[in-house]
Amino acid sequence: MTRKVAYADRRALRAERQRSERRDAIVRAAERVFGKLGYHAASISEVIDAAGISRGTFYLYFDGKDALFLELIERFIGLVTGALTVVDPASADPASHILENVQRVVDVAFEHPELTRVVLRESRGLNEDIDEKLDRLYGFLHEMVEGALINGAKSGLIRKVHPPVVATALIGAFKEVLLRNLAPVGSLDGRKELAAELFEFGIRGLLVSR
Amino acid sequence: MTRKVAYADRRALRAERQRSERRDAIVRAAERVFGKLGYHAASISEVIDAAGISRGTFYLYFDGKDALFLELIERFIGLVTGALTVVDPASADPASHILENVQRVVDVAFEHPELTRVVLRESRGLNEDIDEKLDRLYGFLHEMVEGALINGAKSGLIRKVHPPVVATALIGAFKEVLLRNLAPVGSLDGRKELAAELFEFGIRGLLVSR
Amino acid sequence: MTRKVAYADRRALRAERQRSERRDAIVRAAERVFGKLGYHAASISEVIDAAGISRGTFYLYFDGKDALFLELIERFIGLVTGALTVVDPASADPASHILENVQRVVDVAFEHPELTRVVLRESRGLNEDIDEKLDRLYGFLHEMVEGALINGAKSGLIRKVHPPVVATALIGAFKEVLLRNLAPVGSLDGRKELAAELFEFGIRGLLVSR
Amino acid sequence: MTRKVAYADRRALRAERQRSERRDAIVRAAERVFGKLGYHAASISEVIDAAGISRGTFYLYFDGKDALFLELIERFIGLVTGALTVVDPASADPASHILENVQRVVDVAFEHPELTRVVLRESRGLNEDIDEKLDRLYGFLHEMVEGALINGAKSGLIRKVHPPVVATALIGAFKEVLLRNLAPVGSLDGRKELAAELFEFGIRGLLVSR
DNA sequence: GATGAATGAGGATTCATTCAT
DNA sequence: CATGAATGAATCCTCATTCAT
Repeated sequence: MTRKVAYADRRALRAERQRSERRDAIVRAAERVFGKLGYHAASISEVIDAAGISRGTFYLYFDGKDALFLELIERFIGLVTGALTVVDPASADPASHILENVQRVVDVAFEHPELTRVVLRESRGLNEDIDEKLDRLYGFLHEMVEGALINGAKSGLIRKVHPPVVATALIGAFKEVLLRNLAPVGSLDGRKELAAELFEFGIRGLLVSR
Repeated sequence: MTRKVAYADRRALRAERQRSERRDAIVRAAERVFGKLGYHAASISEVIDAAGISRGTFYLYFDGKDALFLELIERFIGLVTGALTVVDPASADPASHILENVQRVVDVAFEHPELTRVVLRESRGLNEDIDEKLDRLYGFLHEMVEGALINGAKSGLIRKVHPPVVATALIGAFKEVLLRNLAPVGSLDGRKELAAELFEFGIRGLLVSR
Repeated sequence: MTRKVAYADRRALRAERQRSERRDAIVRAAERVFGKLGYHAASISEVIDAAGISRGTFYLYFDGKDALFLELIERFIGLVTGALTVVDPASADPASHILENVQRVVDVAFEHPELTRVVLRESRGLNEDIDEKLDRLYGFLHEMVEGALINGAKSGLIRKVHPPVVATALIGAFKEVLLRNLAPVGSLDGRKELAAELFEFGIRGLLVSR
Repeated sequence: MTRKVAYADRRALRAERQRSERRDAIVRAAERVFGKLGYHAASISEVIDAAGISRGTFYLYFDGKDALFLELIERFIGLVTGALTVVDPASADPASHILENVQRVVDVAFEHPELTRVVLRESRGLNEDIDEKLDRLYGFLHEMVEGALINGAKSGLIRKVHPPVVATALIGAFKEVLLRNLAPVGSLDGRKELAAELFEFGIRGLLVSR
């Protein structure tokens, strides 16, 4: 009896692994397809062709196109939030902490260029669930950046700015730079340089400090 | 005979005027519809309903949905490029010149919020013609900003940066701030303050100048 | 101007007529297709093939399969209720009045055999709207028959029965006889005889009157 | 050796019993599911869930959805035909014999309401085999009722009618009354009264005997 | 025997575009 | 010129059935 159970368990385990592998394969295929064509131009047919599965199999793993895209969004959000650590303003060197955050986000974007592209480009207004998730992500990012701005101002490192606008500006700068440098068009492809440049831009701005 | 010709001319003239008025009405309707629903969710049906014309008439004025959208893009591009004047680095006060440019672009966005939204949001990857036009716009903007960065560096006003990346960052910052402030969500709605904040952000950056 | 309006009017009129003719053609095609295959086995493809129209045209006239079927049901209900006149119990000869009703319903069934078949067979439980319409029809029929039973009992012509059950029985008898005799399978096809037999069955029952 | 064979036999026997039990469980589940949702709305998924078996197992016991439904039909036919005994016209009291038959059929319907509903409602036109079985059932019922009508006419108890039509009418009356009274909607639920009413309706008809 | 993941034919519906009037 | 009915390619999704484990 014990033997039988163990056997069944092992089988179930393998099935579970296979299942999650397949799910992953679909998501990776979707990443490629959506990344290349965008949400609208991409059809389920293309996803299943890329994943090498049948029509029905797709619906075994996802409730539909929107659900699949939501999963992509969630993965991206997970990657980005996982890359960020909240900066302690009282720490010895908050700036280098920020640089590390920047570097890790840049790394995420370079490692998942299609995913990054599709999420940054056309993820708004497709579906309530998706919008909500993104609202939460941007809310989180805004809070983080605004917090840093406010703390920096308090400690006299940063000049007084309108935090919501400047946070928006910084986030937009980030998005655009990443988007444009995923498929290098006469621009930086060294991640380090890119991260450094972004950091410098955000922190120091453009004027020569006198 | 002369009389007749004159008469025909006047008629042709009126027809021409009518034609261009109608075309305009369609574009304005499209601006509203696309702005509210986005390119994909908006159907030709909605555009023609909003314009108060028939289905067939629409195709008398435009080659199709994409051609209509291209026209929108072109109008936006015209507005933006029309708002910008090239900054002469040798001028007495290049900075205030830049601020004026910023202000005028902000004005354009505030005067055409739907148009701005739809162009900034989901205009990429729909159609080759559209992409090309946008590429040209962004090329122009990049050149302009990069030029200013380089000139600023030459004259010692601006620190040495990687111009393409920083130009991209600035453009992205602009896009995001405008997008987010078209429908004010707890943010600035005074155009002047917004332009000033953007200008300060771009030029001075965040660090307190010492 | 008057001329133009008249012209436009005539055109609109003809368009209207064409429109309603086409709608009718679709309904008639649906009658045949649903009648032969039943609701489930029939696909929109078959209906549009039978109607000689394109896929899109169908959706120009009907919201979908259910809406088309609802129209069929409504037509049938209209025919049946149109065939029935309420019997005045105080009239000189209520029985012959009833016979006339029976005859007219039989006529309806013979003139629309496919429609009758599909409605009587498998119209329940497909859709709320449809169920509601049918509930109303059956409610009407029940009231009518029960009323006749009660009046007949009052005037001493009919023995005392449980009206709801007997009304149900009579309606069921009708349905089955019609259903079976639409495509004559060794049975009556003369409408008059059928109506007479049904009437006799319902009124006199089976026992020899003594 | 003998021992071993006996052992194997016992094992085979038990397997056989298990097999038939499982088959039965599936049929009972199907009865519930089809009864509640109808043939079309019910999916195999729902049946296997209700039966607590796996997808593949189902196809080990039945050739498919139609075959399962055929089994249901056959069970119903078995119940109905098992409830009926041929009435000997020469017997002392043929009428009470008929009443007993009616009562037993009513009992069957009340004991298997879902099965009765699904068979009476939507069993036609799904499949040739099914139609054939039902044709045979109805043929049997018709013969029986027609025989009774003819015999009754011979013995002078029943007036001369067109037997096929009246038999159809009686069967239809039965079906409708049962269908409507399985889920009592302001109607009889006492089986005895229902059977009595049906019997009276069928035998005596409606006129007051004079 | 039992399982359940995989299959793919089939169905309903949408919408940009055309063209006869 | 204007109209709007007609078109049909394209898309998403379901579910009965199969088959490797």
